[in-house]
Amino acid sequence: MSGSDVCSTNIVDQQKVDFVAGALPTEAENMAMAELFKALGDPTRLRIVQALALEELCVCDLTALMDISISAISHQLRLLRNLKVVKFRKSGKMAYYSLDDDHVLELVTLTREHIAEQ
Amino acid sequence: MSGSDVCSTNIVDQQKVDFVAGALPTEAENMAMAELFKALGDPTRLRIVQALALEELCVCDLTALMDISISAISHQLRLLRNLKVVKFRKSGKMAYYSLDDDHVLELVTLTREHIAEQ
DNA sequence: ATTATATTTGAGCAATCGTTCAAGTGAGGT
DNA sequence: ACCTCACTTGAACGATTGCTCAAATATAAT
Repeated sequence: MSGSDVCSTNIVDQQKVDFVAGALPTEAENMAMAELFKALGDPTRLRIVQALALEELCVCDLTALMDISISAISHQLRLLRNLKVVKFRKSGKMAYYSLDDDHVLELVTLTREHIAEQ
Repeated sequence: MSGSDVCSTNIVDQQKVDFVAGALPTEAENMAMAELFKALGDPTRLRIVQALALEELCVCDLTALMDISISAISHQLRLLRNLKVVKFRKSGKMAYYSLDDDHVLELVTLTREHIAEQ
């Protein structure tokens, strides 16, 4: 009917398609992977992650490193907490955040190297 | 005036903040890194990348592996092309896509392992 | 108790995203 | 020349995102 139908006529190489379909992660795995990448795919969150990889910091100090409100930082910290990228401890009125996941640091380091050499 | 002012009173640990500020990537680097993570942070694109890491595929075969229209795949391929994650060659009417960047495969593999062991 | 400080939360809003639809391009086949 | 096929493109759409603002919570100090 229109140009946007599913390509119904032919799969060009069924063998390749079957092989790839079998090797790809499950839908659930794929979603979980994408969710982690998406978390790192925002400049603010990426900066937070890299800062916390270097030092444990309270929300206030973290805010001093960025150009947005405390509230915005706090919202992003919650998201990163939910994904277990970041953890925190409470001490009096303050909350001290740090990285909870070394694999994430590996990802970030690898990407930084990759970007640098491009 | 309200609770959402910049935390003006005090940076809790100026030394830490200075150290981290110096070690963090530049704004441009950070943006470039986030852009790559964001590209991988969508389930459709992540699946495309993983498929093309396994086999060179035409758009039609790629579409057979997903649940969306040819048009949607094509839009996402353009984005991945612009980021040099993916490359393509033309052969007659067909376009054969493949991965253009082994670092990206490293990232994806690492993340898949990480998700699997959680 | 009252006040101040550090952080969290919810609502609201503009901007961005991912998709579909419809039209366009360009190479082959008849 | 015409049509078909594989793909690309632009417009439009609802959905999601990331921020600010204002209010809430919770701990500590007076």
